Amino acid sequence: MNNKQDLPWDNPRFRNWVAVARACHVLERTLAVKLAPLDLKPAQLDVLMNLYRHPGMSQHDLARKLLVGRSNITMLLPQLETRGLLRREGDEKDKRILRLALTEAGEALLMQALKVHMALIEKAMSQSTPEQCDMIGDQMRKIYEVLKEA
Amino acid sequence: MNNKQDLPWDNPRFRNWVAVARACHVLERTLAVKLAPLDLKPAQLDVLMNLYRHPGMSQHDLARKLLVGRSNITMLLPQLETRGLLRREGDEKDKRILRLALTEAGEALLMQALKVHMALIEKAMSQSTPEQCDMIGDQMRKIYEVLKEA
DNA sequence: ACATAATAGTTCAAAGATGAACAATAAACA
DNA sequence: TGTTTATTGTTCATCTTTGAACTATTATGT
Repeated sequence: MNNKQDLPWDNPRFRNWVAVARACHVLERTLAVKLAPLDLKPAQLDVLMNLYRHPGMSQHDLARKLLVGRSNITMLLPQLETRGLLRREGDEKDKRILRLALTEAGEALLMQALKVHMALIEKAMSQSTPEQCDMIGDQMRKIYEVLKEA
Repeated sequence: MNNKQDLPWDNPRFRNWVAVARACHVLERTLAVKLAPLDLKPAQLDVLMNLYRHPGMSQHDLARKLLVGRSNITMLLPQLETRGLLRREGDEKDKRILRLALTEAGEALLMQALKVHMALIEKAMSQSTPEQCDMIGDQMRKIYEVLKEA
């Protein structure tokens, strides 16, 4: 059947992907700790980042961007809306859709959180040359494209 | 304050790390779908993989390997033990410790799950040359080392 | 126009993960 | 030895995430 030689751990692709997953996991955990003083969690930061870059997007679009279910967004937004970090207003043409946008407070908090996030990523990726870093990004974008429609 | 030019999205390290995180996320979700027929979840597969490679490890060691809390392990193991996939037996020298090991059934299911996992990773990383793949793994291991003690 | 699909968002119950507090055991040290 | 400190695993309350119904609204097709 399976002898030692075709076990996944002897496969470079497998071993290397495991390293990717571990790095992701530890960075996410570390980010959660560093964001705690801002009373913000990684998932909430993702929301703020996406709304900053795509103001006016719908909850459905946001869910797709974040790779989570729509119900997750429904549970996530009220926390941020109550804190005055974002606005939800109904689309006038399509009454099903809620358009999302950051408030000024939301944008201000985002900027603080981005400093934290940025510092962490700098620390993590400071060991890579710019060429290596770009290559990693390119490969990861390809992986995303390949798996997105699987 | 923050003009557009020093926003994170203009920083290659930031953009590229976001790609890493997205690739990880989508691969994890895809794996969950593909493992469903085996009635196994990614977290459970991680347990089986670690017990296969390190039989006799304690719950504490397993938690550290998986980057999760000990209580998480406590909640996770009974599901697998009830299904006869692993054994827990107390260490004779140190009565606090429970030593973990796969059963034959656990090993058999692991092999099936590894085929699924392996196929997915192959698909994802088939676009990278072996050199690129190894370089990615090397960088990610460095990131893990840097953040582990942060 | 009318019936049928599809879509956006919500609700709810169930499953997962987390961290603090706890019991049992072992280690350190006076 | 006896007391204090650490460690292992569990319990429990809480928070998050998920997916399946459900409502309201829009699109499609006859």
